[in-house]
Amino acid sequence: MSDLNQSDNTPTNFIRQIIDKDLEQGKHDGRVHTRFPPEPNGYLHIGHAKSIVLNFGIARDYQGLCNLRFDDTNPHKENMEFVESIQQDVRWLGYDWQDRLFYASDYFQQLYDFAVELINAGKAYVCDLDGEQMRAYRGTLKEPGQESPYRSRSVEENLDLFARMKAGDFADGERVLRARIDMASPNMNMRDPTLYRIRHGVIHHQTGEAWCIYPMYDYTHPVSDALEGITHSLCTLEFEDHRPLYDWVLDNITIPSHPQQIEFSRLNIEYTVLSKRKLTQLVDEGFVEGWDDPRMPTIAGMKRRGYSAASIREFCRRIGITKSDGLVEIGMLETCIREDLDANAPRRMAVMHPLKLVIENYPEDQQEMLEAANHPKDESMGVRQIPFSREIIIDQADFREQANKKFKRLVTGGEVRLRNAYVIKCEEVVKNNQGDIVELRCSYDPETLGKNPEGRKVRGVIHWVSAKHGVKGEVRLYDRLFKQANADKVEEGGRFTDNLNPDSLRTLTECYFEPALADAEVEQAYQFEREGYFILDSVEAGRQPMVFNRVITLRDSWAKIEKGGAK
RNA sequence: UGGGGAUUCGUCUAAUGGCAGGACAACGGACUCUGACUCCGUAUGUGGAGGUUCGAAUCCUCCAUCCCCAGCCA
Repeated sequence: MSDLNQSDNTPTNFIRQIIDKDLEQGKHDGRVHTRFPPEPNGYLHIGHAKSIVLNFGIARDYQGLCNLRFDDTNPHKENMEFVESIQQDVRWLGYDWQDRLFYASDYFQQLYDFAVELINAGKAYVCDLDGEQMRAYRGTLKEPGQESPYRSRSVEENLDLFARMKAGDFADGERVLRARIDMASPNMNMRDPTLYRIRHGVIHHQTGEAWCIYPMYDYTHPVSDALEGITHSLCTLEFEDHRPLYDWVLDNITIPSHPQQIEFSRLNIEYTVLSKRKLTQLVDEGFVEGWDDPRMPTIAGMKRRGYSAASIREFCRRIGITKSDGLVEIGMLETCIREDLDANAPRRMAVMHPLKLVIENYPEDQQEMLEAANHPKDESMGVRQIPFSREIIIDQADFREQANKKFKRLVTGGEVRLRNAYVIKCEEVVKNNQGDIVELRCSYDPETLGKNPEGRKVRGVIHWVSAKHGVKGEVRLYDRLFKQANADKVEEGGRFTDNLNPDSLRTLTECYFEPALADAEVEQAYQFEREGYFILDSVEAGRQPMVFNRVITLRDSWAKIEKGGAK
């Protein structure tokens, strides 16, 4: 795997340019301090990876710091499984927050005290409107809202009411604390937004039952950033409208720091969804096997699928950071993992659609060990021994009774090279009563080991496994999770799950692996030559038969030729 | 005229008044004991209309299209 610094030769972007300018002007005492602030209500996905690479990458490149902070203000949806998986995934991606692991809940007392300060300044009030009334008073996008009848309560009453909210005197939904800003603002976020709500009976994963009032994101986030001395608070575009509120909060409390919020566009990738809400649905409604299902765009899923951290980082580097919405081609991601695995995956042979092949002129009781390079371009990866014998298994796709000369594999009466072994010739095709090909009878040329035959050219090379020595096992072939490139686009009245690809997983149970694969290591991807990159499924590891996940196919120009018709 | 944002090859992204460049994808070829890898080559773009300027993707005006906002979610 490539080193973190090596793979992150990051091109500039508008955020780095802003930071450059800030540094030039001496803002923030010349410090750069970012944070990655996930809510622990789901697993991290590759969209988060974009943010992680951005935030931690900037911290590293500017000799700054990046905090990991859980935005845990909604205990209803959050839990420790998510807290733990997020830390694992960030670490696996290659980033280290050192001793700076924080929780917004660490600041609950300070948040409360600042709220009291706002109340004292007449900038916040307790409101008794229920949810429905609040909505009615809020107005619409085009019409201003109306002021709450509770908006002009005295400071004393607000102080008392807020204290009683905290003390548990009121039921859920009975009262909220709101900022007093402007009910006529064209920005809905400024129409007296809720600062605190009451939540009884939930056990917060960090604070337990200590609190029954919980602060809202728009209030918590700027305060948390400021308390941590964050200089640049990077978030996605949908929060652009919230920036005036972010700034309002910091401008109206006594806090000696004012981070700058900068927004960038979130990641969209073809044939998948990247919203935690939708991913949660896929898991909860059983469309996938879990958050780490290898078809999921989660970090855990991609890791189990066989994506390397370096390839994900490289992808994030290549897509860049801007403010324009886009839909990144899945090919971009696939190229990143192929490049990594091509350089780093040892080669092996495996057959997935077995076809028996008997070499008639190879003695029945004979077998030999053939040496094969583990990597065609990297001698340091060494060699391995592969047993060869009279009966071998090849792939059904590598034989045709007859074909035009574009087909470079085995045909009746034709020759082909067995990868790392001899040249063979197909003498006879054996079929069953249904006319299915069940066996090939061939001859081999003993003079062709390690050298080309004389006087003729053998164009094709196919892979194989010795029937007697091969290890039988399972391979799981993954395809795109959704049929539509834009998986979020749904027909009127439809659901995004209507776009699910029914063939996103195909399981092949009659596969033959060369013996060296019996020692396959967990988290080590291999290239099954001429097929693709595969990795032991981490969940099934240690069980028999062995189960390999296909990370990604090899680029397949033959498929293109065939699809385009014979030319 | 609710408010906010966006628009450059098919896709992602540079250029910050001075030669529209890169990556991915595509196409053609070379090489090959992986139809892989690698190498060489080709084509493709500033949403539209005006204006300012010696010179505009960039500045101005108007237009079009797309995205976000009416949670006691983040």
